Amino acid sequence: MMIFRFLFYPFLTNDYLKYGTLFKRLIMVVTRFAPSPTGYLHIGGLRTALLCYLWARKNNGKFILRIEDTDQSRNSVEAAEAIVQAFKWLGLSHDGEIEYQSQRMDIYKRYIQKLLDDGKAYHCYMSKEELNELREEQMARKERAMYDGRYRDFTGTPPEGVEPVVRIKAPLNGSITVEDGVKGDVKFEVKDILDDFIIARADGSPTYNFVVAVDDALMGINTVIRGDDHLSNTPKQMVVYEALGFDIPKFYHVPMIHNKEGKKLSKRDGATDVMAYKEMGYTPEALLNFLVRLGWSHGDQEIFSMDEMMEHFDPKDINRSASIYNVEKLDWLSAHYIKNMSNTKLAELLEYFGLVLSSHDKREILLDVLKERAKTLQDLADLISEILTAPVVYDEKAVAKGFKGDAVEILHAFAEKLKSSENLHLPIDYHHVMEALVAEKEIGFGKIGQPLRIALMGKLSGPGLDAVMSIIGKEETLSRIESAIKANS
RNA sequence: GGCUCCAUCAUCUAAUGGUUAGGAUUCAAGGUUUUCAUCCUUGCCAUAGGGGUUCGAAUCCCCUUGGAGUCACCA
Repeated sequence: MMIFRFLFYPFLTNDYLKYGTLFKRLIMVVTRFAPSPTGYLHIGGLRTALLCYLWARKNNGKFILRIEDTDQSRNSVEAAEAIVQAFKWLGLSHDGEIEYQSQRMDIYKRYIQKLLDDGKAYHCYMSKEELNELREEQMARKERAMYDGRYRDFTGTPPEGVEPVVRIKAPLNGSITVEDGVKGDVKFEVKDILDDFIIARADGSPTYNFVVAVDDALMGINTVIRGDDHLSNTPKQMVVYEALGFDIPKFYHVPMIHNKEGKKLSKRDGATDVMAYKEMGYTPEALLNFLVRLGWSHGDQEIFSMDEMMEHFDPKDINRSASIYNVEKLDWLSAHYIKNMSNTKLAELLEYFGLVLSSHDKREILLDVLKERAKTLQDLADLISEILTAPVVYDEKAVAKGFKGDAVEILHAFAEKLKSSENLHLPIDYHHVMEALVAEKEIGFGKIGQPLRIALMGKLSGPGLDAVMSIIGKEETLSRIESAIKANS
């Protein structure tokens, strides 16, 4: 028997793994992203959306987009549009039609009625004033503010002139355990967190914890990946699942993203709108790569393509602790992706920043030289215009440092040499001219480099001068030298 | 305040109970570059504190401290 096990053990585990993945495929993974309509896609929302997307796609499942607009339905369509736009920019997609909770009121009403009929929910005629009064009394006694269940078994005549709310009959004792894929089992005592919470307001509209549970169940969502600020809502939603006889999905509550102060990211922290990152010149690759590494990792790997994210991501590997949102790494990633992007792609993307390079004959040189230096597409665009337009101001300190001694004379000599040179195209051609001058005059490279740099760029930093001259051409080079001499001597 | 979660460099994170606590970003120094940036090399920097369990703890348990989230007829 021992020998049998020993021999077959590898095969057994192999089978187990095989059936494991097969089993996974049989139950299709359905995830969802369910934002409330704020008008734009929030950076924190994007992270959970990305994780839901990755997991659904990896498993050939579905990723559903649902707009949670039960209360503020005014601009939910615009909000959804903004989210879809952002998804489009990022290359994410959702399956099926966008679901609007505001259009599903009939469904919710039906399920509320069902609970009423089953005796699992009841009308409560307590007015808001009475409720507030009760709360204040409880607070004064340092008790937890909760509904006291006074209408739970009410059979008398309801008071006049009060539109009732509907409350669900929550368990009165015991505990509820959320089996969370990230946090582990989280146990809540009923007495600490539950009361008969409202599932329909006086005007008949359903409340959040009710509709979320109903929708998730009805839409077949079996994997809920969401922010851990929802963890304490989960027991309430489980009460609804229970009452309606629905299967409870697998929960993954991912930690919040914090700001530098260690608090939940808010509008005050600057760019929370995902599209603001597009405006700033970040690429989708960089942003997604940055976000996926917040709270998740795969060994020492830092750079992930979309395919690699999909290949390696598993929500069970998400960290338990919150992470701080730090743009330095995003900048590094962004620079990395720009450096490694093809010039064709870059030129395409730069059009969004008002730069049309298709007609420029030195486009390749220009982009090769500058993409090493840019953190964002906006940077790149700025760097390009900096070269393409002649300097209007000359940095004072630079002039003081570089435009002294016989600088003007050397510049003149260089200009003359340029004029008499033919067939100047590539950086190397201009380099030869500089070399010739340096040799002839028996000076260091810096002697011509510094004043020339000021003439061309207006300052002492920037890309190689031979490349700059090659890009702007002989005539423009001469013109800039002349202007610089005129302005600074 | 109640409940819940969390705790490794400044930041993002690795580490079957056995590593010299690893990588990346930032920062610093050096090299390359006539300059700046890139790039390369090197360096600085962490297991919150205290108890246990164990031959051995960043890892398991307890306490303390600190932080966060949440407590609506908002979502």
